[in-house]
Amino acid sequence: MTTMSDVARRAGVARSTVSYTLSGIRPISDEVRDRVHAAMRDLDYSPNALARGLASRRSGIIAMLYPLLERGISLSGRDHIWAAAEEARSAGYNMVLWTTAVDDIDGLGELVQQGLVEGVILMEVRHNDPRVAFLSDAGIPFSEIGRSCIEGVAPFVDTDFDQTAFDALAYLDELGHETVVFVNHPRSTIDSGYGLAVNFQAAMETAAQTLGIELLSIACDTQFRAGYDAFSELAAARPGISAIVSTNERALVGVMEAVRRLGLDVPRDLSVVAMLSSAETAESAIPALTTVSPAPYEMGRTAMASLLECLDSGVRAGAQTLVASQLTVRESTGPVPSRN
Amino acid sequence: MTTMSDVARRAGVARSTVSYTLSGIRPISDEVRDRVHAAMRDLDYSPNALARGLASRRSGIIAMLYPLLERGISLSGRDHIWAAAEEARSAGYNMVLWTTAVDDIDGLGELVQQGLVEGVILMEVRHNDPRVAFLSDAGIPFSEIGRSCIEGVAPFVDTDFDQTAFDALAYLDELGHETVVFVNHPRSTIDSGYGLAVNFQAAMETAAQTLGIELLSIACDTQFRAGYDAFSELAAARPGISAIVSTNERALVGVMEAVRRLGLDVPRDLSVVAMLSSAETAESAIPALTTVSPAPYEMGRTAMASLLECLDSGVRAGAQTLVASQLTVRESTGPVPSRN
DNA sequence: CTGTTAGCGCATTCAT
DNA sequence: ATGAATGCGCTAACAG
Repeated sequence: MTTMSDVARRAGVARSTVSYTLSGIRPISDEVRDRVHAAMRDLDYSPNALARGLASRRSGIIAMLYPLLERGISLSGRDHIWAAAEEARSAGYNMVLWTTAVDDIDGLGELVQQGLVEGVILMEVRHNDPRVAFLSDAGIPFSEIGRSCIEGVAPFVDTDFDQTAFDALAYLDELGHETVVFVNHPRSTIDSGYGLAVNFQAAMETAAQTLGIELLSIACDTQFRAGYDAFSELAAARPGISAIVSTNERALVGVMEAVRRLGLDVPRDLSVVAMLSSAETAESAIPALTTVSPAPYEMGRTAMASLLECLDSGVRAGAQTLVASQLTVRESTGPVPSRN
Repeated sequence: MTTMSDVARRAGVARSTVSYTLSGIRPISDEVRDRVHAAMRDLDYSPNALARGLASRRSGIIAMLYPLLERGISLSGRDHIWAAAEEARSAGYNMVLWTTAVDDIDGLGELVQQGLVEGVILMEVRHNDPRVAFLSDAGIPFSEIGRSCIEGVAPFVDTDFDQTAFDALAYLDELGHETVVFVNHPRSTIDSGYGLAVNFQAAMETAAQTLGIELLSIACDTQFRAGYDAFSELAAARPGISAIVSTNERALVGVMEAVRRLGLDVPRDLSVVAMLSSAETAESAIPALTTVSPAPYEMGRTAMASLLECLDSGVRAGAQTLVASQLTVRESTGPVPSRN
């Protein structure tokens, strides 16, 4: 391992000069800078992160806390991660992923007390999220993707659920649909305070009321069969349903299978709007799904940017950003069928 | 931030005594130990990881390199991560997830030169994986989940593809099936050297030959529609196909839809064996899928254990473990239909 | 513009 | 069984 002293010796300068060449926080003559760079290259020098962190009290590491829930890391989760990691890197930080559970506060405590991470990004934020209270108390800079009930202690970025729900329902309203079925995540997920399940439910209800649409909400396990069963049941109880909105992708596949088994056709008899971010998934379905899609990449980027700003400024609270979803009309929606 | 000196002062002992009570590598009297522990508790002390790492030259951090590929992090990926992280933690290490791309060797270099990580676990190992050569040259301890063509430089753990393929085909053979369609990942994935795609293809061919089964392999994009189209085409060209094996879950859903559209029934007319690890997925399909399932948890645990052993012993090479898959018969397989 | 020096918080080698 | 002293590799005053 080659150290800064080695570089200094070879370049014929003081250690601090090498340090300052690296950080650039004080002027260095071109000649010296070149000599130092040459020495670093010759010796294949690369600074020791631990030593740098210890001396500067800044580790350069941001942790993204991504609890591995039962649904695994979804496609949109991948985009969040990527975007945040890229944003971090372009600012000279490294991002690591920590998979401690939401309620493993001891684990979080250990992690954070060790002084390894400068800041934290929270994924899968729940309405009543113990991590938010803990980090806030501990004074660790953090930002949230999603939103907890404790506001003002940190920046967050979340999907604009109101806009999303309104756009989806307004579109169906234009097509003449008067009753819409909303397929949500299961009761247990809603109760645990999962943002998408809770906030989108509320947003759908508000939007339906505004538009004068009748909303039938069903909570459904994230499984093919659960969707299949739920829709079969509902269709028997309420024949003539003409539109579905769903955030529950796996259940939706089952719903659509049930629709087929009933001899119905999408979009002729039934319109489907899915809330999901992967265009690939939407387009590989038959028929291709009309979607309202959140913008995970934008969200990840923004969450990291807000956090880095907190680190720079020393201010804890920060930007509260809502990111709009986009409606993309594909083949799964059409005008309400005429009643004969 | 409270330091070791604070603890020492409060306990009325030397700094080194606190250090030794923490590490336990030299005898401490009960009385002093208690005093030190009390002081630590009172001051809510927790050791600084950067300082400890700098002084001991051991960061206690293992990095799992998990490039985010287009298929995202799958359900089995989640198990690998969980298992490895747990194993690490129980040995006093922390595991972080790094999402640098497979061919981002510069990024890996930076990461590793910084002295932040003591060891590395490679996921998504490709047959010709640049990371293997790099880490091997750099002398960084690592282990692989999957297998590259460079052997003997590090421990690895991989699915026993030969056993897996043989079990699947032998079961179909018993049921009387003489021709089996194998739905693999797309050509591009195979060409990139993705282990599952490459090795399982070879294993299937060998097993088919051994058993005297005719194998029809098709490479298929990981999309519903790709599977749908591929099977529709194949069924037209080769009517009377009675069995399918697939590693490509998303394509398989399309395949089964195509089967239905052709008026065929699973398992009456067609048997389906899926290679996937999630029992949940298998059971939520209609009909529930017969599977050969690899053991991702076991693999993740073993990979981490092997790595930690390398760290302890200082030896680079290590255990080469093949983990068996398990055949679980559900509702998607049955005897070959009689030809009239 | 550059050099000198004092820590950052801890592990570890000598002493005793 | 305990204490004192040195240094891990680097940053950031402080001097010039």
